[in-house]
Amino acid sequence: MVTIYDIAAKAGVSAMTVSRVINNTGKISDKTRMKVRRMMDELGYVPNHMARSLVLQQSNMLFLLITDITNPFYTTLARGAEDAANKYGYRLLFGNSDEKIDKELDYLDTILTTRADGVLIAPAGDASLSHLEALRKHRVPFVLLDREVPGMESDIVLGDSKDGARQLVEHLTSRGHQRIAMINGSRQVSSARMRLEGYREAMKLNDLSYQEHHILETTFELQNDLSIIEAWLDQMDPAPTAIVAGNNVLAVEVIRTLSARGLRVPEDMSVVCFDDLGPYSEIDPLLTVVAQQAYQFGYLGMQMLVERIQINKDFIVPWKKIILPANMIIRRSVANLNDGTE
Amino acid sequence: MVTIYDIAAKAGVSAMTVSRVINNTGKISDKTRMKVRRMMDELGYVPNHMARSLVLQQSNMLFLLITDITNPFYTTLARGAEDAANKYGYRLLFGNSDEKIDKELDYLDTILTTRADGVLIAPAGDASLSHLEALRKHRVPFVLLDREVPGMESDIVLGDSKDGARQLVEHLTSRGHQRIAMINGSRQVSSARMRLEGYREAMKLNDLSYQEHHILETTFELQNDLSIIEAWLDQMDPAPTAIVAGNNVLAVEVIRTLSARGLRVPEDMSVVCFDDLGPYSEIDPLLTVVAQQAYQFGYLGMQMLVERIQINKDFIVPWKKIILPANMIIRRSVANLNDGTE
DNA sequence: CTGTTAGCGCGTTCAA
DNA sequence: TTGAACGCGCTAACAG
Repeated sequence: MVTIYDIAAKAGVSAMTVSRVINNTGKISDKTRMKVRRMMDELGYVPNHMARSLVLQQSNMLFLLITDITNPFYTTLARGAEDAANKYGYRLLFGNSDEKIDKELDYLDTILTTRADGVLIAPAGDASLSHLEALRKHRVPFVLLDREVPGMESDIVLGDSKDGARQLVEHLTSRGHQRIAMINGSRQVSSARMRLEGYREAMKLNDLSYQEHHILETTFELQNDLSIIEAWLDQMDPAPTAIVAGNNVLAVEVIRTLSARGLRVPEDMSVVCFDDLGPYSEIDPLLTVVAQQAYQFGYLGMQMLVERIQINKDFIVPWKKIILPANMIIRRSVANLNDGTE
Repeated sequence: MVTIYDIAAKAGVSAMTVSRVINNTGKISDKTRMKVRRMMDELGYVPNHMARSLVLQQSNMLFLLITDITNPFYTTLARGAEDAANKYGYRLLFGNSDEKIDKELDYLDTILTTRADGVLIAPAGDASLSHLEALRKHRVPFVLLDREVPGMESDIVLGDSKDGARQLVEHLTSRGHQRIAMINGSRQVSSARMRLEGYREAMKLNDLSYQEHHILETTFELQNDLSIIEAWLDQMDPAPTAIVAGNNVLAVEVIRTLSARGLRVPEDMSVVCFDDLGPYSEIDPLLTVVAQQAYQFGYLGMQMLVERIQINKDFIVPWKKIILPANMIIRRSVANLNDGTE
């Protein structure tokens, strides 16, 4: 491995001079600067980030931890975070917790041991609290994305889940639906809780009865086993005319289950959900959704993170909370029951 | 920051003993081990990965560099790579080059300076050669994914692009199509070249004329500006009856352009492409595609990488090349011109 | 079973 | 404008 000492030797200067050339610090004569630069090129020198971070006590690297790298919501969010990070001159690394608290812990370990300067994190669930406490304890600035964690205050970017649920339910009722079921993520995840609450309130507001057996609590991640959904559908009698899905993955699973039974959307069942399906939803668009501003989640979150990092540590600044509105995109997955169209 | 010296002091042992406890090396009495462990917990010790890597000269971290984090092909690939990396006890970090050689260079810098133990990389294009040469020069093992780079031999996982193109063209001809156009990625990207060649050969094999103006070379990444596609469509007279897209992103762009003109798929134009659209393609599936085994790309690539890393450096092992077959999934985006169904 | 010494590659501090 | 000494946190090698 080529070190600054190798360069120093070849250039006939001290290692310190080389260091100064690399970092553009101090005063260096143009002549020695040139000489050092040439030697660096010749030897193919690459700075050792570890040695550097070790003495500087900072890594200049930020970390983004998402829960599902195959979900377009998170990948779009990642692009936003990336753009913002680059804009501020930080490197960004990604991790994928797969909605699993254990994998999240592994990444947390990576984050802590590599001394990332800051973290943007979509927590796997309420159990992430201990992870966040570890970050706080070690003074690693972080910004929460998409999900709150009870017991932990911090900067955060949230979607307006309640209002989103309201929009979905009202769209359904406006088209004549009354028996509206909901499939949702785990109640260990704040966004799932808020969406359920929004659904509940909207049902009440529309004088529709909230029925326990119309609710299925499962998880936001893709499952291979659809039997839980099947059992849930079976026990609803009479069957609902519409289903609200807590996110895009669940909507896809529901539709797959339905179509395995020969049921079609929207003819036999209407389905709506949170989050769009990515760029690919634009062709032959089926699903009516409440789309969140995924890119903004990442971009604004990263901005908050960088601000937080650059604040003087001793200076107390209150936590910021950004709530991004969700926008309904009406497509063809909802039947109009009002005019006999089915 | 808590160091092993702090723990050593509190526990009344030497730093070396603490180090041994942390790494489970050497023989330690249960009593001191317990004592050290307790102190570590009490003080909230977190190992400093940088200091560790600095002396060990290895980071135990692997890197996956993809070109489009919003493309389901790459995110599924990422899941495969991640699973394999974890299986072998490595941490995996992700980067997204966005098909841009400059961003790739930035990540390469990160990889080099952080001393990643190995890299899985989907190169942005032929210009990535210098980046790969840098990796080779610094003895960072790498495995290429999805794309070859002329002038650089290495382990690699490829899709059978030529055969994929053949399958698509033959599917179209079997349904009576003769004027088949192709929109493709940059010829700076090997997979685009291979797909074009496969298309060309398949056209010839089916006695169809290869027409220069039926080919549009653009890029695999999502563009906001669709005017290039519009201009291309305009200058084809007579219009083709089918379009082969070099990847999923291009297919989506073509379909968006078509539908902006009121043209429908497959009634007015048939469209097929490489790569599936992710889990979300399973609902209301439109596009007929040649699906690549994305997960396997990542999983097998990672296996090769780990093997390469663990090989004794002095021992010469020939490069391995895995070619994964592509499988056609027939859906509804191709009109059957044979029986007047149009 | 445990401790001492030395050094990984770099930047800060002070001196020249 | 340049250099020498020191230390960041950790572990390999050796000594006991």
